[in-house]
Amino acid sequence: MEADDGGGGGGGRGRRSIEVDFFSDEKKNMKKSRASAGADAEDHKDQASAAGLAIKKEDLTINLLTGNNTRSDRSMVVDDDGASRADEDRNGRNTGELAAMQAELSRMNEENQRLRGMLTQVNSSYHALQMHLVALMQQRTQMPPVQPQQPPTHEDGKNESAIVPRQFLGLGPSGASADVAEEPSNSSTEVGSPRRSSSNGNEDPERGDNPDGPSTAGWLPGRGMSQQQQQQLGAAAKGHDQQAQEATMRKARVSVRARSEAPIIADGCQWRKYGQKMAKGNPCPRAYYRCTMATGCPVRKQVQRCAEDRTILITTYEGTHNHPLPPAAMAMASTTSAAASMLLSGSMPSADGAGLMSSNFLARTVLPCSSSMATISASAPFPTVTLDLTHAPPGAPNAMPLNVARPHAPGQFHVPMPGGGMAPAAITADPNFTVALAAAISSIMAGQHAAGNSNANNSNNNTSNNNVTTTSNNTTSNNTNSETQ
DNA sequence: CGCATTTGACCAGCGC
DNA sequence: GCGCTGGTCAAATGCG
Repeated sequence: MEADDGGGGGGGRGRRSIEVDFFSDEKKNMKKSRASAGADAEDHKDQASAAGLAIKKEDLTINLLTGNNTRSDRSMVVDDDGASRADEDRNGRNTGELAAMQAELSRMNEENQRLRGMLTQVNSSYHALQMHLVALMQQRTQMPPVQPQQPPTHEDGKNESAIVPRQFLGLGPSGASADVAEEPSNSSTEVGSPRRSSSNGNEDPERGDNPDGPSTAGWLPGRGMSQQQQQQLGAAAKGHDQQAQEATMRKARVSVRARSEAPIIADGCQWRKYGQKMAKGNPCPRAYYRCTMATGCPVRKQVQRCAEDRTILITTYEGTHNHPLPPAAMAMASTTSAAASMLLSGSMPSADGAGLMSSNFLARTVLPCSSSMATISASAPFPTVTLDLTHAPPGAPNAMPLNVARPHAPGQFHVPMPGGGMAPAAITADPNFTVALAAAISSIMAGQHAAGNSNANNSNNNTSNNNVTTTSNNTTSNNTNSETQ
């Protein structure tokens, strides 16, 4: 009985599983990391010089470690003050401490600059890709559709001959944009195949209405769209029911690998376990959870330990929240949704080699500063993005050479993160920092993503129309498969 | 007593 | 057509 969800919605009274909280002690860890980042920063002054790509912090939604700046500025004052008193014998010891503090502060300043540089790099990469995307779309509009199989059955087919409506798998709340874009009570608000069992259809009526709509503006896939653009999007969606259904057939997933001893990771949401199965090839059972933060929330997740390394917890998210999320949940939700949206948006078959770019872009944007990996699998039954948070750098306490132990699955495209080759600073090595930063940047990307799309072609569909391909190392037929799944 | 979890059964997709 | 597998359901169970 799905009525259980109603009871579970209130939730919280019953037992709670032990969770690894990615976020609760985030600040604490960041402080700690910041303090210990100095030694590392000294080894990478050359990298710090890359921070010369100065960006205006107001251009970004997040002000990364701006507190360090003020502290650094203050340290200069302390420096002068200390130097003026250096001749005074009475405080020789204090001078030494001041010097140490000064050195530490300067190192922190370098760290800060380097982080900002990384952020700048991500930002510039995004802009470069956006320009490329626009160029490709313009090029595509001048060319006949590459896929003759796609039936151009549009009455209002302006510029949409090759467009197959894609849907964002948003692990963030499905907000007004989704409601506008789709038929009411249409199950297609979720990216996914129609439930095999018709008994699951009771999710559909609940999925469309969102009484908390205005409050869901925290993160929306189409947040950057104007009302007019959303209306156009809605009209387009109505005109493409068939294709929308095809898109619904697809079910994108976002898998997060994290090192955890706890049964599940704390992503800020409330989950209720509804099943457990032994999966083939893995001695550890796979647990099935559904979100109970709101009645009828279609989001589900699967939790399973890695067969090769049981300290690694693999959490696979699927579906779209139909309710506002707490900040802690937003962090993970926006990260995974950004990954999923980019995966879905780039899953059009393409032979222009943009797939590599997309994958690289995904990797660079989702987890920009970490040594983690972003894996895109197109050969899996469902298109899947894997965010690997297990690859800690050598200096990190949890560092384990998992990457070596885990062979790459065929059909998966592994993208080394830009910071993977160098030893990142301690602060960037902190998984909490990684997740938080990824969430922040993903939020930025989500906003700009939507804005960019509207600029290019007024529609969410454009995201799908870009020639970016979440391709695997197999063939383009794999991409086609992922289309028709 | 109400809730969440457990667990066997059931169903559908897929490969042979 | 059959068996395997993944995913879900729902009654049973346990906990607070």
